[in-house]
Amino acid sequence: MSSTINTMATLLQSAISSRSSIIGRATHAAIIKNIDYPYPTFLSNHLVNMYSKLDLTQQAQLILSHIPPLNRSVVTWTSLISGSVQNGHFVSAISHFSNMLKDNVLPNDFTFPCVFKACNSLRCVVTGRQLHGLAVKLGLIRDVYVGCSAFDMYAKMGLRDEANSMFEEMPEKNLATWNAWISNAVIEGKCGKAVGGFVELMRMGGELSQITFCVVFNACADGLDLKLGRQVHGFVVRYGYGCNVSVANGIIDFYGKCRDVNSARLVFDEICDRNDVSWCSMVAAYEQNDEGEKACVLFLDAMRSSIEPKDFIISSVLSACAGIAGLEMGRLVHALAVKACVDGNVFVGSALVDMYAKCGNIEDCERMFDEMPERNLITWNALLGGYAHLGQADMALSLFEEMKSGKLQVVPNYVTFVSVLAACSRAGAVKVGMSIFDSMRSRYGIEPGHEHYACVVDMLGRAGMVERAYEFIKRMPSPPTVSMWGALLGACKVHGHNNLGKIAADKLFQMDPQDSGNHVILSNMFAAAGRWEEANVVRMDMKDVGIKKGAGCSWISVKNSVHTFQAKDTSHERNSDIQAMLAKLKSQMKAAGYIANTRLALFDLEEEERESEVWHHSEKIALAFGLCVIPPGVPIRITKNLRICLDCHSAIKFISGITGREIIVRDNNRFHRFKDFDCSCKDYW
DNA sequence: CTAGGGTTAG
Repeated sequence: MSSTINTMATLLQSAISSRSSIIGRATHAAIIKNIDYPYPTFLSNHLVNMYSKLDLTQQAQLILSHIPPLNRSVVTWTSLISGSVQNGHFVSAISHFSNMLKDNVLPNDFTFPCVFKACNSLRCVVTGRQLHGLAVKLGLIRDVYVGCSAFDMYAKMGLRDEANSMFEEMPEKNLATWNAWISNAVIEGKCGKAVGGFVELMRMGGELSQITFCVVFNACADGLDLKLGRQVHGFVVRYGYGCNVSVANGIIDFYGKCRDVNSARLVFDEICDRNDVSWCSMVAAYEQNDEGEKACVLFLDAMRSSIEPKDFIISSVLSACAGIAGLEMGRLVHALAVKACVDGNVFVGSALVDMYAKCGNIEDCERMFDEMPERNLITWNALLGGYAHLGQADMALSLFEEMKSGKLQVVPNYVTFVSVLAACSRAGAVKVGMSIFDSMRSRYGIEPGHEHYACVVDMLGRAGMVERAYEFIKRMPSPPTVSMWGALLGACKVHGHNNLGKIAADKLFQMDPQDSGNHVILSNMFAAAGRWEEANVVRMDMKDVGIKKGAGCSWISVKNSVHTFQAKDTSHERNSDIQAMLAKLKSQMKAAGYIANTRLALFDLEEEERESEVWHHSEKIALAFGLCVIPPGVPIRITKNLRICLDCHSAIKFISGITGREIIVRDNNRFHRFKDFDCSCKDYW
């Protein structure tokens, strides 16, 4: 009999380790059949533990309630509580704890770590302190496990003083204590302190664990310390943790964040037992390094490898789709999310809102937003960013007003201000924008970062206040970035401030010598002003340094294939249809009052040639093709690798009006949505 | 028979 009982206990344990509710229930059935009721208490405890760990709480509670009150022990209750915590039911865990006290059972050194963890997950400071008091009263706080979890709780709640005194007063520290200490130093943003703790730990010469390495790679990733991380990686290999999947996942994340995506991939390829976290980390690493296509390809590999499309990997790949404006892929992932029932997850939903916004699809973006069961600041920021991105400044600003009013239960953060300033910039709302910028520090205590400064430069520049923008750059507390000088150069080009443009361009040439775009802008700027000599000098410089201007091209996706066009392209198999469409459009457009805008076209051509030059830009050819093959009522989406030109911008307004079609062009800067002789961004700019 | 510290995302 006792051997049967032991066998059952072992089976229940293996049900937990294999997370198999089938084994668990089958064993329960076997117990009912083979063992006399009432069962020995320790077997009932095993049952409670099994059901609780496998997240079958109701059964666990049922078993517990059938144990005679005198036999219900702290072990029974702790089994129930620990399962609730491990499955993320923190409120239930606390209520089980209070039921335990009502049952006249006192917690032990196993119970406290569970409930401290529940408190810190719930950010329940008051309950946490009460529990701490109880642990002191019961004399359990000196236990190394209890002390460690109490320290961790205070640290994660941000109660630094309490955490520190907990740590100092601990009579005993073990590896877990140090792991918790390092991990909390990372959370505090003190990566140097975290790494110092690790070095100290190594010097003490004790054992390290996989968790130690996980937290240390976190520290290296957070501190962007590629050199140190590489050293620790070497140490990991020597220490024999190289094939531990959790450690490897941490290493992938670390290399990804430190922008060494190739090393991340090497580690990924070496893992023999990849799990969903490995795939997700690698997808995220590609995404964070602007390799959106590789991220998508890897995601599809993951799906083929039978990785479940869970919330984490779905939201990672969605941001990759957003980054490359891959609407088709984004829709496919959306469908997978619905099928896997994760589209209601707040991370996934926010990523979907963001993806649709960045793909220029504001209706789906808003619809997704409206349908979300739960929203948080990130969700609101995604929608706000969408409005800013698509030039709907009025919507962006009114949303921001709502956020400020507190009605939405969210407080604007760093990202919120980037979007709202971008929206002001596009709307030309300099006054509003500047007062929002000032309110960041004064009212919200957020120190403006380089993105905010860049928005202000852009805002002033667009509004024609280029001198003021230049003054603003000069007075900034931190060194100007490429995007600030780029915004200033762009503004100088449009507003004809050639000398200041030259200053901005020279800065850009120093910072980013291989970029052809800035040279082209400067050269065209001089050309537009009739300063041919200087324009030529810039072109010659480009040749000297060996910079090639990348070929401009536009592409359009029809059904499952992508059609790419260059300027003057006649190579497409439907070329005759395209040319006929272009000719028809041209005459209709002229009749409607279209005049070619050649101000910023290549300078060394006669006017007639310049007209012909702009007429054969790749985006117009792609659009003509789209008009031939995309049925009426379906928006035509075109992507261009460079900035759309001034003439194409006005030409497409005419074409949208004449054909009654909605046309969306994404260039390397932003979206332009054309409808009824109009564009979502009022100016070309 | 019950426990702590860790890896992925918007």
